[in-house]
Parts: sequence; structure tokens; C-alpha cells
Amino acid sequence: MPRILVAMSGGVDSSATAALLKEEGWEVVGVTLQLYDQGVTSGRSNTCCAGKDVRDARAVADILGIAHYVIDMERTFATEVIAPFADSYLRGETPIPCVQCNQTVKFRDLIAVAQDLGAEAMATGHYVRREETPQGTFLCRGRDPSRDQSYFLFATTQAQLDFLRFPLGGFLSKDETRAIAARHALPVASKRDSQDICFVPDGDYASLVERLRPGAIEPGDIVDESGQVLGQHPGTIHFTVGQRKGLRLGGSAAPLYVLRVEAEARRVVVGPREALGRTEIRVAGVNWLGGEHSKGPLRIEARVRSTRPPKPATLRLNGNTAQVILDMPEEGVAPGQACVFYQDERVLGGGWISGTASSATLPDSPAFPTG
RNA sequence: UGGGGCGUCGCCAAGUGGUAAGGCAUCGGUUUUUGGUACCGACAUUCCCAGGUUCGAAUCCUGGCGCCCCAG
Repeated sequence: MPRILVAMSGGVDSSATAALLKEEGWEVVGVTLQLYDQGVTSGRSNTCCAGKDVRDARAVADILGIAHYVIDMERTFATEVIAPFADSYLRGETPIPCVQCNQTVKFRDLIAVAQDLGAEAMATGHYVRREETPQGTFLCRGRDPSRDQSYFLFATTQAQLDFLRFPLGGFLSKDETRAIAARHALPVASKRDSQDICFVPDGDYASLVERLRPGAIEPGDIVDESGQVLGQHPGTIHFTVGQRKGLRLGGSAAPLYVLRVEAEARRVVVGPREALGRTEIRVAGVNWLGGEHSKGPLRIEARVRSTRPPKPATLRLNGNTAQVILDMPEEGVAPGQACVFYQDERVLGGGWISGTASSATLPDSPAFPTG
């Protein structure tokens, strides 16, 4: 019986994944990662890997009759996910810790564990598809557009992809997943979906940053595009590009949005919604999954946030950096977020947004004046 | 202390005798395995204060307080 390791978070998705693979005849080994402080988060059940979730995963494994291990990766998670998350915010960026989590503890360390255990593959509950073609293994969007999680997996390497399995990616809706869990009488069948950042119990990520980097958060000015001071803010980490709420600036006829965050100057620049559109995106740390590619520009669809469909764009790839020019402006394009490249269903790769420009300020140049 | 203007929700603001629009902000919810957006809902028994006129006032009158502007 071939052996497969399943990353079990304690949620419905990974539980159903384990059940499904068991049905298919695999020898399933479930592993749950203990990633952060259990004491603080144990009361919270609807996050990725909190204390209760470890117990849920164990309960599911017991019902399925599979082996289950809990691996303590708190230290790695702290240094490779949480710390970079805090530092990213302090740089004025808007980080996506889920991607780092996938790339470190899950797809690097857990895969190593799987291989040590002699497993043929490792599976997760992500809603993405893997397609084996004569040209190689492709990463593709999940069948259900509303649940597709390919945005978070853009940094998956070809080698990781070859080893990984995503049994839920072909499902048309989450109902199928829940049905599997229900069929096996798993206690997590109707468990609520996870949301928010798993290691931030109450959504108050700013307090976490403050705790990790004492004294690094300083108040500053909220200014408009001309530099006029409109108000004060308690720290730039509280803001991200495109944000409307929390500015506490009343009196304007129309709402104001964060245009950019200038961490060094401790300034938050705001303006009307019309000023938010960006058509040019500079991308760094590109992971390319598209195989051979010509030097010239490539027509793609680019996604700058997980919850919106990819949008038509032109990609200029240059080593591990890239320039993306969107056909139509996108709002809320924030440095630190990911820009993922698609062609139809396939993920060609992606990278980190390092800068943006609106077409008005920049016609067609490789330079980016704004940070 | 001569003249003029103003004072309505945290901010902007409509309303000039008939029983307090709207926007922004804020709060709550929905959506979402990041942030954010969007959407839905809530939000002044009361109009600087005190009297008065009136069936009835934020709207009229008197007084007070506060603020702004112009004053050879």
C-alpha cells in the first residue's frame, strides 16, 4: 500500500482530504504542525492550527484509523513566518504570512518529513489542481472559482509540485468536501471555515507587531497627495494600500483611501478612490512555473488579491523580477502582497509586489517612481 | 464692548413656524484560509444656554455665552 502524508490542520478540508485518500487505498499518515503559542490561542477553534485544532485533527485520525503525529515547529514558524510578517509591516508593506507558511514549514519541512517517512507524496486540503501533462506537472486553479487557493501557492517550486497532491482541487463546491467529512462522521464536518491570520487570535495584528518589535511603532501624519497634513495616525502598520476604514478623517464629501504607506517618513498618504487605480506593478522574487518562455512580453491574467478573478495583463519577465502591466487599473495593490500570473487555469508563477505606478504617472517605462 | 457674520450628531452640512436631509467618520453584520475593498444595518426626541411669543419653534423675540471678520 503506497504511503502518503496528509497535512492535517484540524479543519474540514484537510480532514476530508485524509478521508478521501484513505478511501482511495493509500496508507495515510496524518501530521499536524504545532506552529505557535498554544496557551494564547487554544480557545480559538476557527483558525488554521490552534490548540483545539490539534485535538480535532487527532480525533479525525482516530476515526479514520490512520496514524497521526504532531510536530512542534513553533521555533521555525516564529523565525520564518511571524518575524518576517512583523518586519514586513514595519517596512510599510502588507504581508501574506500564509505564503511563507506554505513555503517553509509546510512545503519545505513537512515534505522533508514525508520523504523521511518513505511517503510517495504529500497531500494538503488546498483548493488547487495539479495537472500532469507531457510538458510536466502544472499548477492550476481550483475548479470552484470561489474557493480557489492558487493565489497562496504561487511560490510552490516545480519539485514541490511534483511531490504534492491536492485531492480537493477538482471539487465544484465546498459542499462536496463537507459531504465527505459527514459520510465519515468526522466531528469537523460542519466546522466553520478558517479565516483571518491564524496566529493572530483576535485580528489585532498590530499588538503582535508591537510585542515583537517594541518601540518600533510610532505615530505620524496622514497627508493628502499634495502633502497637506489631514490628521494623525498611531503607526503606519495599521494601514494598507486601499484601506478606507480606520483613518478617522471626517468632513470630506467622499471617502478617503490609503494611497501609499511611507514607513520611513511615518506618513500615510490618502486620496479619493479615483487615485487608487494602478496599472503597472513591479514584482520581485518571482517563482516561475511556466516552463520555457520567450524573452518577449507575455499575455497573461494577473491576480493581485486572493478574492478577485485574475485580470488581463502583459508580463515582462526578467530573471526573478518582472513587470506587469494591467489592461485595466486595479485598486488596493499593496507592496508585500502577491501578484500571481495565470494563463487560463494554469498558474505560470508569481512574485511579490514591490512597487506600483498608475499609467498616468508612468507611460511605459521600466522604472517605478513610487515605492 | 464701533460695525458685520456665525453657533444643527465626532467632522462637513440641509432645513427660516409645522414637528431634525445627506455625506464623511464611527459601530455592528455579511463576504474572505493574508491585508484591504464592497455590500447591508445602526447612528441627534433634538438643534450653544436661559427665558418669551405661538395650537406648534432649530426656525420669531429678549438676554447671556462662545467663535470669526472688519475697524481710518
